[in-house]
Amino acid sequence: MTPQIPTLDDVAREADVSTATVSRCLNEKQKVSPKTLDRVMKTVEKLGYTPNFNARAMAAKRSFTIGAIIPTMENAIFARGLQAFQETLHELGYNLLVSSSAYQPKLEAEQVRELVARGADGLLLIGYERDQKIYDYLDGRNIPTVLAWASSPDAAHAFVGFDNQGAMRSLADTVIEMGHRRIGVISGATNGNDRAAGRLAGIKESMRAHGFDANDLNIIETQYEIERGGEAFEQLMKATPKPTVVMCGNDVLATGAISKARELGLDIPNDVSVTGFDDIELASHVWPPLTTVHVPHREMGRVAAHVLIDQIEKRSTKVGHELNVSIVMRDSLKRIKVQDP
Amino acid sequence: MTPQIPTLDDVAREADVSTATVSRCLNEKQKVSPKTLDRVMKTVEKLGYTPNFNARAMAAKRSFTIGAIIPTMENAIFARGLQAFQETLHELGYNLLVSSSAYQPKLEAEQVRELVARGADGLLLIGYERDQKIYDYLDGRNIPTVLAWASSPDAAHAFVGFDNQGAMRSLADTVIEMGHRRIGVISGATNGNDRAAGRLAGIKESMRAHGFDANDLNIIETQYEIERGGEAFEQLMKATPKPTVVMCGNDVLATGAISKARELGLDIPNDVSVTGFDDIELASHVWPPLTTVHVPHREMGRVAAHVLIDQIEKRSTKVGHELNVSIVMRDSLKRIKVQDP
DNA sequence: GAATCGAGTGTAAGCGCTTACACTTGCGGA
DNA sequence: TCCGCAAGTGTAAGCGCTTACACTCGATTC
Repeated sequence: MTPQIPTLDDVAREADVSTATVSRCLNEKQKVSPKTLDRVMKTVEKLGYTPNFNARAMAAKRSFTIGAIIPTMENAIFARGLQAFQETLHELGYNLLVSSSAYQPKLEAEQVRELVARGADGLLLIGYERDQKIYDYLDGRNIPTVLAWASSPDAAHAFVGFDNQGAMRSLADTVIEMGHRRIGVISGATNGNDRAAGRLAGIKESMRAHGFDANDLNIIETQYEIERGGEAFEQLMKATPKPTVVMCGNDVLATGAISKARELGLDIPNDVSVTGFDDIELASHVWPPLTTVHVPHREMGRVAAHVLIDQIEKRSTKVGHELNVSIVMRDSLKRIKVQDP
Repeated sequence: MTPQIPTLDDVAREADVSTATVSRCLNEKQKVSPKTLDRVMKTVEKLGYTPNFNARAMAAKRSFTIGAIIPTMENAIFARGLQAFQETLHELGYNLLVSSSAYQPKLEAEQVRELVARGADGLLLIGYERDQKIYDYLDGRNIPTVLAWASSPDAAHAFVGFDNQGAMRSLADTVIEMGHRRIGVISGATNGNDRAAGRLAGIKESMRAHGFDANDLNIIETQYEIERGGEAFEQLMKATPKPTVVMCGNDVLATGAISKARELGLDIPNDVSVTGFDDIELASHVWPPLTTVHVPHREMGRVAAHVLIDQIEKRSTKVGHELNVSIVMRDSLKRIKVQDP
């Protein structure tokens, strides 16, 4: 009943060579004579042999596996970048293990240990804000790590990302220059989320730079879900006077806002403007199309993979890559006549 | 320089017990005296010991890991169900490993082997249509597998899903009963995708049942992306006379269609109706809200986890769970006066 | 012709864990 | 008092692979 799964020993016996030779055929073909190689590979085929990954990782002390921990799989924010990350890793001969932390620092910490225990050769984490213990653990075990989706201010670790605060600041600059003074903000939860915090800080910074009081901002923090964005928007619209623009922490929230606006009978951008962040595929397909910050997700994933593997293979020094983002003007943001706040 | 990572032996030595006892403290606490347990756990803490996963899986011949292969992470279709699957597995003491096959059967086959080689105790696959060799491989190694997002007609494997064809047939029935005769279809690529094929077949079936010729359908197959949906929609609209309704293989395609309609100056549902499939979060937030088929994704994930773990732990017989889906009427589909095709 | 060499192969020692089995206690019952 | 037994612990044999090192042998070199 119990099926006998072929092992490397079985192959060796059947092909009449040593286990070392079989192992070489699988990993370092050039060290084996063509004749032997051929015979061994045929045997592998014949027996339907698949190397046991755990045994391999254990013996070689290398797993050719990279772990990634993202806050959520439930929306598209990370999907695209992660996909590119994966594809690039694959080209470089590595595999990807993904887990999601549901935006919970504690879960993330658990998963870091889990992935390391699984023998990950390196890790991709999102953002830089986390318990120092995690970094210590990683450093203690010498696990190369790259932080993405943000730029690490202290450069203690390699990162590939962009300046969330700066990007949002320039979007806010644009908004203000277009005449808006009463600005509503729907931010992602900033607690433990440096990206969300950075974006929010960018708006405040812009306010101050233009001589306004950042406290005048009407800010709601909520989760990154369409539904939540809608609720927050409705809340903001209860203020008197209404904001003339609602800046959202990402495109998902903005989508919720736009949807709710229609429900409330508000016209975007004539009654109120809306902005997003990320430029996910959806952003250009909602109505009206979303003015947002374009983030080069695929490039970020690709570069992150290279940075990480470089660290692993060449032990190159830790580097930071700051990617350029750009503002994409679409119809959801409109110039208005300046009016006092 | 090379940091010395603590092993179970280190803990044993430090706590002055045997490795067996440490192992028991970690896995079968009840077999150890409270005093010893306490001492060992303190030592574990002190050394910062984390068990090596590969070694454990190897020695125990169990990994408490489940593998899942989904066609894509790039859109929301699978995200929600997978999330629920993961959460449920976690409750049951298992971990999840995810890979994506990019809708390529060959990649999927590779990843099945990969996950099995990694020691997965069980697998979640999407749909039932795949090379028999994969099933043979799985059966040969006795790897419990559950198929989701579809119902397996031959019941050779456990499945948790729903009747794609039946669901789409009833949606088509509704569409026809609402007066539509000229039906355009934007289908996902049916090749190797039983869900897409089933949905398409459902529409055809409905046509025939109503006495129409299924060949009259104007069908475009394309990839599940917003952009592709838009292109297909534009293509369909070139026909004379235009279809009165466009039925889409899923909500993503439908979103693309709706977006493109606006671009073309067409009003939905007055100029043309649109339907989707899946009822992802977005479906109720596009404008107009999408008439679609509601699929209980979370429930599917949850049930799939239980079915799979039951198979693994109790060697229960293979079962099939067919979940109920329902049609959600929203504004994108409108009743019209019957007109000859 | 002997010394040298390198290509190809084999031997065997682990990698860090689990677990069957053997062993040591201390206890209650006969 | 002695035995049996259960609870707690230790011993050691693997799990399936990689790889340092040793070995063989035909081809070069001088």
